[in-house]
Amino acid sequence: MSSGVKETFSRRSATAPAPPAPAALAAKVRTLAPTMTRSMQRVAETVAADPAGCAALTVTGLAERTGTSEATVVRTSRLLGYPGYRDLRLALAALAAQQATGSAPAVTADIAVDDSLIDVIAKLAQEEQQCLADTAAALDVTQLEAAVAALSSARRIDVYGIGASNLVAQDLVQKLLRIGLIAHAHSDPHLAVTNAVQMRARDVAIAITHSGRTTDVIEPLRVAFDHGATTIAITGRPDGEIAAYADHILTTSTARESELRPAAMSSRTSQLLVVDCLFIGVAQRTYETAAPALSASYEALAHRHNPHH
Amino acid sequence: MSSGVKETFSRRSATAPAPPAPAALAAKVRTLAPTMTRSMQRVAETVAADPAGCAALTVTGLAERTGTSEATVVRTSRLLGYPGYRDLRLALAALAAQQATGSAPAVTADIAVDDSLIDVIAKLAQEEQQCLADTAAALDVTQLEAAVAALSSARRIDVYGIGASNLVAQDLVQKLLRIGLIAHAHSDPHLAVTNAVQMRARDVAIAITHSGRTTDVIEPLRVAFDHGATTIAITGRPDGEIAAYADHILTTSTARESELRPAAMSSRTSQLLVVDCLFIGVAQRTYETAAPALSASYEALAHRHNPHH
DNA sequence: ACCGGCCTGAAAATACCTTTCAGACATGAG
DNA sequence: CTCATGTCTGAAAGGTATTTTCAGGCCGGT
Repeated sequence: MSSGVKETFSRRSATAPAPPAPAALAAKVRTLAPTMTRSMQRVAETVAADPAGCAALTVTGLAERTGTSEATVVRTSRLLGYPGYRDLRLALAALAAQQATGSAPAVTADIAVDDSLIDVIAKLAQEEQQCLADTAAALDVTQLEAAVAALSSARRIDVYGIGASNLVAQDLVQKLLRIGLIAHAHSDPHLAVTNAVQMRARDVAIAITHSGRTTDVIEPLRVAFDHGATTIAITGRPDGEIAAYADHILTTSTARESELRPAAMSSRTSQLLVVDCLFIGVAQRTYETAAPALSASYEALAHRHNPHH
Repeated sequence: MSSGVKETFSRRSATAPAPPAPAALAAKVRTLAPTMTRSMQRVAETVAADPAGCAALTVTGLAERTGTSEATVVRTSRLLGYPGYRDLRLALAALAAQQATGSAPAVTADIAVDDSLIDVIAKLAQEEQQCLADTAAALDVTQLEAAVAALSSARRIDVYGIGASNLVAQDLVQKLLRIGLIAHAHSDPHLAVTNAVQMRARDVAIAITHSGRTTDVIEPLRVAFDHGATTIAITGRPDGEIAAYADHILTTSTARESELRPAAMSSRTSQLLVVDCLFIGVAQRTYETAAPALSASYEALAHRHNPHH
């Protein structure tokens, strides 16, 4: 029978430096929801829906309220990145205070079919702002730092992205090219793999996929990984199978999705913020060469504009 | 002996009118300081001086830090109006969160070369959020409505964009294709013009340019305009020369630019919001056909994912 | 100096949180 | 359909953190 593993709960594994999220809790719940079991989801949702109320409850109280057991509450707390329920409760109190103050990420209504365009504009802007805030709060600085370091000294950079993520890949590549790095964006999976075979140490491969399960993107990353390149994954599912082949994982926030705005579509904002952070970080590190390159490309573009007016 | 009173501290007397103070803790400490004994004052002051730090401590920890005992810490908590230390600690966490939020909006400065990555993340997110808010506020609903109407009944849609704006163009096209419209993104100026010649009434041409002066984008729009197509410009300069050939103008916000983050880069966020609004608007108008198309494309993509858990 | 009251912290008692463990449930293979 | 396998779950045992008790010590008054 079972034996062995049990529930280890690695209290503070050196690999998980994840800082307990202060305010972006609702986002974290959404990101991790797929990983969770039914009863854990109940707990997570209850907590996200009413932080203030839950902060007043003890483990037993919350277990009763959610119709689960204390053990499940603790398990959920762990999954959300806290050492235990005690700390989740503290974070909950903090979140409640922020919400009350007005810096509140209070819930927004979905975009509906019969919304007026004015409402659509407001809701879209609101959602994207929220998405940015969540991403910024959840971004792991350690991972980002490592990724920036790898990029800064890279001999060559390949970026894999399909569909919407391909645009983000192109965006990153455009930026990196501007500061004199050698970067390529791949959308053709076959060519991507073909190129990945050439990768070796000091080269960097970046895969961008919201789901973390896009085979066409995972495959080239795996090949690059196997050939000794440094690999980076930008994904909304840090627990996805892509994690197995990524040296550094940058987690994007999973925005609320609605019928008119599927997740794949709204992940873009989050991915772009991560990409921008990467770029700025690299530009800082390589400022000596990046700054002249930036102004040079600016100069070059000026000639493509009509000087009239 | 002693007998009688002891430390009663009515655990939860129904008469207790003292609501646990949320934020005005420092004031309460000052008010009650004269009432307190020496060691209690030490505790109270420590707590008022560093709420965040104290929130992380257990009773024992705080007792040690103040050089007193657990009992004293609990007594102080009671005097401040809480049932016990546990609740004081929650309030402390809440207070810390409020303080952190209050001092947060001080990050309006430009991104500098020597900023830490943490600052970079915060500033970037902040800037983009601002950009979204600005764009939403400035967007002309009338123009947007007209643009949506034109797109909804378009026979064919061409989108022109160069450089960073080309990615936005591709993003729009991807979305429109998903709901069954016929759309193309052009980055090659010559091909764009060649195609523009084919445009006529009921066709829609969209040009995306931040500066409003990108000749390579203006030219195809002009040609489409001359051939009777409905033309839309998404630009940060509604007074630019592109305005002459645009039936409808959607204005994007011009974000603050800095050396590390040129305007061309930050305009993207704004453009994408406008594009999203266009898309949602069209999807609403053509909901009958758009909804099935959206789910169909979702289904189709599901097969490209690895089902492995 | 002696007495009485109050402050204080060590230690006991309790409440709360965490872990363990075995049964319940689902899932896929034979 | 049945069984094997693995996962999910809550009850109860096991630990910590918090609260309460209680006795010693400090201080001012006489």
